[in-house]
Amino acid sequence: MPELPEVETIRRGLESVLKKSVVKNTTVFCEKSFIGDPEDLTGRGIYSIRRMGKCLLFVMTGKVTVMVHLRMTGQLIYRGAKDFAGGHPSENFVSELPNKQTRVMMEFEDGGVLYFNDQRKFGFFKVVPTAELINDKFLRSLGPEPWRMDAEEFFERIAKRKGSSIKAVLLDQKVICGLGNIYADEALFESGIDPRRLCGTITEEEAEQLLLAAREVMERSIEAGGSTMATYVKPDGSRGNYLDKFAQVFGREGKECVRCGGEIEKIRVAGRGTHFCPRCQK
DNA sequence: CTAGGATCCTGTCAGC
DNA sequence: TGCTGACAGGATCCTA
Repeated sequence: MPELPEVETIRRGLESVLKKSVVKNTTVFCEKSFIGDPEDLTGRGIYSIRRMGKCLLFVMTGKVTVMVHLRMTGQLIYRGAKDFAGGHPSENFVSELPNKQTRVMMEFEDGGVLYFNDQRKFGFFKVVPTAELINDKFLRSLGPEPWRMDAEEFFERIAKRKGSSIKAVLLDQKVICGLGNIYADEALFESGIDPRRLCGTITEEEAEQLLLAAREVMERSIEAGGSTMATYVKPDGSRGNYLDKFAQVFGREGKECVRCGGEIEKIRVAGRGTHFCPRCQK
């Protein structure tokens, strides 16, 4: 679930509360969720927190880095002098921790605690020697972020996948990294392109519009702070979802298109739920 | 090489 | 109420 804007929001949030924190103890509640030896982290301090695509990197002293991928349902929740939570929005943000969905718990010398919650167990923590990060298969395979390439390169990259739907290709992190199911739908709406269109039919001009739209929707989301806890629980205690304010098409099936007033439809493209306006997107 | 579908896992929700 | 199937903000593996 968390896509680039959410992961970047988490990166910024955790960096402000976690920088220089020294690990006291790491508890692994679910073996599948932690690759490597948790003992390797004890006594190490967090040097910096970086992001590549949707992957977070906790660069630690002692030449060790923790790779964190939240996949669909991962959340990182910090409780300490200042609290912070981000990732898949849920009650976990405000509930007692650890709980049934807590897979990893990192306790720090200063008393702060970082919880990794993940309902579906697709996400993971992975301990990697920092020097070996450049060899990581997943990180190496990542394509450029939308800001790191021009329209020409984007067009060439999608043109290579002429038989695939544009939606499928936007979700392929090897082609362009950072977009997930929400921002793919939003970017396609923004640029007026039907998600089912095969890449071979996308013109150079359309590719440029799409790239600009991808940047725009993600920038807008990062500026608003992703779908973080701050906006999730309103002051009156009610549940607010940032997505409701942000999304023009995602999750709006059956509702009016904000542009033409027509009806937003939900179909299946590339095996994923896909939201679009049949009148605005050609 | 490509493209599509199944798969990992738990929880929730719609429909009967 | 209880059951069943569909589906979920991701990515990989398998097949053709």
